[in-house]
Amino acid sequence: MNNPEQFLRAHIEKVISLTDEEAAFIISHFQLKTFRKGQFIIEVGNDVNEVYFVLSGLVKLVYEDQDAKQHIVSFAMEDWWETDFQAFYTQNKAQLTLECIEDTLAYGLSFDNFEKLFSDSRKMERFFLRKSIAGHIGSQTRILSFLTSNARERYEQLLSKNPSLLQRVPKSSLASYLGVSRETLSRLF
Amino acid sequence: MNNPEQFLRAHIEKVISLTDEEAAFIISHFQLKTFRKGQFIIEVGNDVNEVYFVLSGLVKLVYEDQDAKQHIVSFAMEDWWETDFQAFYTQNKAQLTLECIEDTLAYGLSFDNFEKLFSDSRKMERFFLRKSIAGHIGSQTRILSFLTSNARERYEQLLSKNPSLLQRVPKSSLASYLGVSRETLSRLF
DNA sequence: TTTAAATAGTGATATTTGTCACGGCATCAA
DNA sequence: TTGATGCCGTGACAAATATCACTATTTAAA
Repeated sequence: MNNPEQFLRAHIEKVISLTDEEAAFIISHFQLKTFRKGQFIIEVGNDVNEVYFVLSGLVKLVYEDQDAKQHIVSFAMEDWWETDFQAFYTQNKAQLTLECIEDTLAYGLSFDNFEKLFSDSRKMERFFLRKSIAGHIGSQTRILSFLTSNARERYEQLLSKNPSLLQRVPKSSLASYLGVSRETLSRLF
Repeated sequence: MNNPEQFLRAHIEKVISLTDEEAAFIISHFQLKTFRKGQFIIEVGNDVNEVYFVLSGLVKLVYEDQDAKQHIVSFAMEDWWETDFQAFYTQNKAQLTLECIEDTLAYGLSFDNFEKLFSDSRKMERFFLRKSIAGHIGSQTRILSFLTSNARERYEQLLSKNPSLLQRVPKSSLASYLGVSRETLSRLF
């Protein structure tokens, strides 16, 4: 990642335009962080003080059930926001794990700064509203894929939306994201 | 519904508090509408000019696939917001159907008034942000239920969250919401 | 009232998917 | 290099779910 500040600004300006001053003010609320492959950014039972904007790398958001079986709620790569939103917004303990699949560079935005940001910046409040709406629509699309499609179709949809995942993520993880066993996924093609 | 204005105001004030003037201003953007059981509020291919706040009754948001098979994206009853959000926010044609399961009374909020509302009211922008976040978290919970649970467990989760659905909705529709055939659902108990 | 449509249950069977077990590679660290 | 670990495929079988066909009952409309 050559220029994190420019990258974040460009990301925000896809939604709303900013003056240089506004951009600098906004970016001052973020903290640049690096994580190594395999590192846990969020762990179950801990506080979730930050939402992350991924600059480079790849992370997975995971739920572990009573049988210690892991289910991938989502992947997040460059240009994506991620955290345990339930825990972050309600300021409860994490029920999800956020783990790096690759070395990852991200901006962290603390809950306090998150609140400050949209108290102080009408534009950022608008920005987060749009992002949140987009997230909601995206989730609904994923729900529809469970309702309408079998494992093979869901796999094809995932790869056509996100071809790079095939190179970057083990197939067992793709299976976990799709809600299918790794053996079944392996036999689909 | 005895007093729609009071009902809507109380709903909003669960998130942010309002003065009488603010409440009146906000409510002036909404239009009261009645629909009959079986009536289509949104139809595929049409414009989606409004988001609806349900005061009484029950509606279902449906996707129809290539085989003319219907899949229920969500139900909305009293105190819920509903529309084809994808179409509404992006101002494209509807890909979903919104149909009344019961006679329904709802406030309609036009796209123009929606935009005006949160240009003019910081509080409503905050309100919609919170609602949108809650919707996103809710969708993620539903995705997790597909990842972690079989048909019987999903059915139990749905009923424990929403017991009244069992009385108000045919089981074939519950099956459609759960992503399971009506025959399988019928055999689960 | 009479009829048509919607809803619900169930048997028989096919299809999809999960589970367990095993082996082959590749990767990575001691 | 060697051994451990993760990743991937696959056979054999079990479990979950879908599909088709039929019936009974309820609901709603003519």
